[in-house]
Amino acid sequence: MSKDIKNIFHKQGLKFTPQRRAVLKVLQDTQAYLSINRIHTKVKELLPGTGLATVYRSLETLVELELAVKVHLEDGCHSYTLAPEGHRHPIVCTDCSRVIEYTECPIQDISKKLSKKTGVLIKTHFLQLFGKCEECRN
Amino acid sequence: MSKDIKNIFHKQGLKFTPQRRAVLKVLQDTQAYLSINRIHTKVKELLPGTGLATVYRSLETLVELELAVKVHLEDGCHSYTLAPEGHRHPIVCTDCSRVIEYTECPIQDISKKLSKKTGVLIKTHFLQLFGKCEECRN
DNA sequence: TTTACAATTGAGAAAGTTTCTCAATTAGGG
DNA sequence: CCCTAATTGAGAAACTTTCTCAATTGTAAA
Repeated sequence: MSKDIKNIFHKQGLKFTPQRRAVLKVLQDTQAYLSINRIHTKVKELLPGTGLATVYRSLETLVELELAVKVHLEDGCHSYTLAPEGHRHPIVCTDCSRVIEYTECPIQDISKKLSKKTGVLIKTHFLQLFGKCEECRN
Repeated sequence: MSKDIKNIFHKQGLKFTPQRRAVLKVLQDTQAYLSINRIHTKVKELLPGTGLATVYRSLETLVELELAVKVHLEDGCHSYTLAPEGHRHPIVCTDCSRVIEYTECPIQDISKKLSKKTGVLIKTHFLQLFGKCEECRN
């Protein structure tokens, strides 16, 4: 399974470096949106000396490979999390910032209708749901 | 109608200053997402000398008053547009960046079901649709 | 209309985020 | 085990956003 991921890199002529591994591992170990700085801190625990620029570059690469997704939170800087399988949307807990679950996409059904109705050929969309998970409500 | 808006400010103990008027007018005159810098440029045409910090502060105020909405586009900096009436979501043209239309919210219907199913009490969501408008397709 | 005061502004400094540059290093195909 | 192109670290640079403070200005009340 790590081998599959390795191949995804190699097929694109990209190297599967320790730094990229570390960034990916951080995302895998935390099912939550993480800011660049938090990712950088955690990566340095696994691989001391890793530079911030490398974290930026690794995340960019992971998004290109569709292994991670970039999201926008209200608090300014961008955050990242593991890419879900298939077309789904994250439900994020506003307290602990974890991605509780990815839900089926309700937009695909209606986008064709909307295209007809509005004259806009709808191609993509961005959807995030926010709430409070069971743990955080107690 | 400008009087209504004036009252919205006054009810909150806020002043309806020329700078805030200018920012609002720029949003009204352009049915599109505008970056802070483009807003600043256009505001200075109406009111030379207006500072960038004031544009930031005015937009923050307009969002608080629900007269404008802040959105996140891929290209980094935040953008703003006029707030739609009621709970609706923007359909944005990826070519001309105009907000073509606001569509009915398809999430409200399903959020209760999702809350039950996932155990997360869903409170808010963020949805933007992207496509290519008729004009830009020709 | 005038006055008084709290809210707001402009300017620039400061803080924070992201990208760029380049010499040194390294992964991985051959 | 080499060779080479891809990648990295470090710091500079660019860019976005917030903060500070003295000066100004709306507006409620006189």
